[in-house]
Amino acid sequence: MYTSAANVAERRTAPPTLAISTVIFALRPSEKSGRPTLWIPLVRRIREPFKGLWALPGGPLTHSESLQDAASRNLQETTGLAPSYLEQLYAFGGLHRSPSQRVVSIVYWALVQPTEAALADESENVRWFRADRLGELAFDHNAIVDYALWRLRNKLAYGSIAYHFLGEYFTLAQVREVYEAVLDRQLDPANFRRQITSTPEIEETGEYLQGGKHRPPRLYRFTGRPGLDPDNRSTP
Amino acid sequence: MYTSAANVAERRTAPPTLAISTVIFALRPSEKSGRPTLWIPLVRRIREPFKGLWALPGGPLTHSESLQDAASRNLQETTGLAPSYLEQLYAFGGLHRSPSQRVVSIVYWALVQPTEAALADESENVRWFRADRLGELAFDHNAIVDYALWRLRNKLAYGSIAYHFLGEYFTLAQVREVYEAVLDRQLDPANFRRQITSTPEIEETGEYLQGGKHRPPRLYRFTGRPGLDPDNRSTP
DNA sequence: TTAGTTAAAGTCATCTTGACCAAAACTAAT
DNA sequence: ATTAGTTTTGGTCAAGATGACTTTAACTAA
Repeated sequence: MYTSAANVAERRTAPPTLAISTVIFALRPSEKSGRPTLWIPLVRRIREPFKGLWALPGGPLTHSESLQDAASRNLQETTGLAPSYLEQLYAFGGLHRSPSQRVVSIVYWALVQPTEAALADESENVRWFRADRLGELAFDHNAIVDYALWRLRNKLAYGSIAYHFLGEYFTLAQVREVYEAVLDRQLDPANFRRQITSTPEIEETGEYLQGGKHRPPRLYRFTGRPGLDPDNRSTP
Repeated sequence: MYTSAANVAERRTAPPTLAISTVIFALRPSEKSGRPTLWIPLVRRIREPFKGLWALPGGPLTHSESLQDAASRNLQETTGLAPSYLEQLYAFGGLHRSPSQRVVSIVYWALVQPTEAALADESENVRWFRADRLGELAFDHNAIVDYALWRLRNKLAYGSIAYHFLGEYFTLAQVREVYEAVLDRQLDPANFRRQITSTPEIEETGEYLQGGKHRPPRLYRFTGRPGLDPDNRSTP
């Protein structure tokens, strides 16, 4: 990695740069099986360092926006979408994350519902990747994604977050598919149903999903906002 | 709150300031009951804003230290102690946390073992307070402490963190006292023992604590480092 | 009408949890 | 020395949660 003498001097004197990045998760059907899998949008670096490599969407923090707003803006700019869930992940501040200057990144992670908009916004420098097939990313972004994945799986297993991948109405099989995609293992349909229906945040509607090939499943609704952040002020 | 025109202009142009603060927890015997209670060291503001009020120890981030090192330094400078546990809490970046300038605080929380050193370092501008009797703090520090307390209780209930309040050898009653102090409720000694002894990280020694007034309790040892942070790289 | 598939409900053994009981081991008071 | 008091330690029991599994209901496609 090339580093000029000017850069070294700059590094000593300038204050650490503050940046916001966002790990964005969406489920979309795999090409092969049709089952949902985890995808992440990345942007291509168009300048040094790491020019040409893929990186997490991000940018500087402007003065008029909160940390969360900045993350939301990242999301909007790269995917055209609004987050259905957004939470702070971690502040990464290692000394050598960026070769030329000291930069502290406050990283958020988000869930979005995949729509046409997301696909439409793909371009030469913005592309969606399967979360388990990212390749080598710029900076320490591989480690960041790993940590975000760990948090996502944790929150899914313990919290009630799966519904933010889905629309307002959903079947229990769809919820199970979310769990299976994120946790990457099969779950017993009967036991899963028992667990989900026993949580008070899940409300059964009188509606059924018609048009399927088999017995029409009942539609459910999620009631209850999440977010235990100091920002998102609400429940544990 | 007084704000000069110069400050407003400054606020628009200058980059957000980055600061590190630390919420430090220790247990020490209550004056009355003698049972352990949660205490937090605070420093008095010696300049505006919030001059005279108590605040979390903190300061700017220097170029040669990682975020965690900066938090460690806070801890050392205010208490003279080294942390037995240290973890990132949250990055607070609300627009109006500080009246004069935009400041983003990356806050850590720590556990220390109370020794003579900690008391010795008390002074006019550094004092320990009971966590449940803090009064009004500077900035948004009351909210930060509340969140830190929430995390501490969570980690205690689910993770294996209690031992960092204690020395290398301890009795199960001592561990229970830690839980009772932090969670602020009584626990059944027999059931508590069953839970703790069933975790593989707890090792029973052949030693017993002598000199007590009653049946001498067996001494135990904690084996296994914690920390699931990207920083502390280790186990969940 | 039947075969195939998913939805939904239920059974059963195992494990965990909270409430409670009792013996063991020590000190302090009588 | 004996007894009372306290804590440690081991145990039981019922209620609830969990995982493996079976059965019936409801629909489509052949």
